[in-house]
Amino acid sequence: MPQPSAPRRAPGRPPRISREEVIEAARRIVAEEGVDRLTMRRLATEIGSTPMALYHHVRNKEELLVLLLDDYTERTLRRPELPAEPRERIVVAASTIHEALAACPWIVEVLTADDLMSTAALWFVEQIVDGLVVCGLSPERAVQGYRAIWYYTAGEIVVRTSAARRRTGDDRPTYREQVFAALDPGDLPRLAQVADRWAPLTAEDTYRDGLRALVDGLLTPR
Amino acid sequence: MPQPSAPRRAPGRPPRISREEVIEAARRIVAEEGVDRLTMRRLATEIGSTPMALYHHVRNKEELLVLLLDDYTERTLRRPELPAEPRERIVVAASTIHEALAACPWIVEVLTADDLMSTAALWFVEQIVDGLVVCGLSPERAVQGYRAIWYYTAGEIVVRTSAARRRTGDDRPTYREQVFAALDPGDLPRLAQVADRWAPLTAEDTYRDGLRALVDGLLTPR
DNA sequence: ACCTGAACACCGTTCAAGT
DNA sequence: ACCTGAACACCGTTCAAGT
Repeated sequence: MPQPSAPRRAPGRPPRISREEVIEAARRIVAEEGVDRLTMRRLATEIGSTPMALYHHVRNKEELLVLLLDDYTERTLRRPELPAEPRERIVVAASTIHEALAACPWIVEVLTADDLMSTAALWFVEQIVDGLVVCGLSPERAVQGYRAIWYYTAGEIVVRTSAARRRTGDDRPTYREQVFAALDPGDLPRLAQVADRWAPLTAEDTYRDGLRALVDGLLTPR
Repeated sequence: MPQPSAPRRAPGRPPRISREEVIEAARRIVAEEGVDRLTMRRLATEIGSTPMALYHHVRNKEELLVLLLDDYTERTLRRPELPAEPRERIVVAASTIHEALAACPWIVEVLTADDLMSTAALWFVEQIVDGLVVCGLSPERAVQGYRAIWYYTAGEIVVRTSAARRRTGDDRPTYREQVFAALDPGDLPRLAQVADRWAPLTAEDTYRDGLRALVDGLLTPR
């Protein structure tokens, strides 16, 4: 995270809380109670201060969430040994990002961005872009390839975590279940054919399979 | 949309507002003022009623949003002539869904689901699954292939529309710009190499290119 | 420079009562 | 059956003042 300003020790009231302390408290709240409970007011009481004090350390709530994601990736995304073979390197790099994000469902609130990739994640982006270039893509095509991978990855996370959120604490049939139960086999024969297997099929984790397909497709000359 | 109950005309006070009226008013607000302005209170005043009257016609705000998406797809997603060639049929079907959703950015609030596909969109899903089966995939693999396409599509929409939201009314450098400006070319050479072209590159619409790559990859025997 | 208190302008939803 | 009024339990953020 680029620091917004050097810590000029100058006249004025000495700070009682720091940006780090704010982020740490926010992390604690999110870990123990979920993102929904992370409010400026709740955060203020958590650190024994007032809502407005927070605004001296973060611009607003959105920035707080970005900082939180950055903090999270910084402490969980370790640079692993990657395979030398470039195609496999791409798959492992993307999967590592995916795994880290999948493990923190609150990410969805923040994730929806193309310029929100944290500093810690950039090394993985580098590996993906480089892998694509080594396989013969131009730098421009490689960036576009990375973006396709990012769309796929972000989409998987967003769709899966919000599906999970919807499942909890509700035994009414889902909207999809209602729709699938009323499916017209004459109009939609393929869907009718798999209707009863849809739930288990969509519950399977097929991220890597789809990722491999996408990477293969990106590397197939056309 | 499966109706929750038949319209039993029975004793009791005659209804003054209908579910359709509620949805119509909601559509109007979203179209003219954006999703952010769609609140139960605002909606109530729009139809000249009280917030609580709405809860007799929709379960809660989430259901309202789902109904709104269903309504939207119902009136915009027309079944087009699709190419006979299955691979091309898949691409056109997915692109049609993508185009419809891309044109209504408020979708992001609702979209984040795997079981939220509206009835009107199911025909397109059928075409995609069928296309994949015709190309030789098993029904199970075809469903998984469709899901990969849906992840990619949803991800593109979510990432792009929230990037757009962030751009509006703010001339400060974005977080990404700050990060890219401070990039270490020794550590991340590929990213440093394209750093100055990143913005225009990510602004390009490459949905179809990525989609074709994904479909090609899904259909490549492995 | 940093923090506080009070206020502004809102939310979604529940409850009890009315017609 | 459908609608209303009042209330509950909150939000993020601004402003003016204090230390």
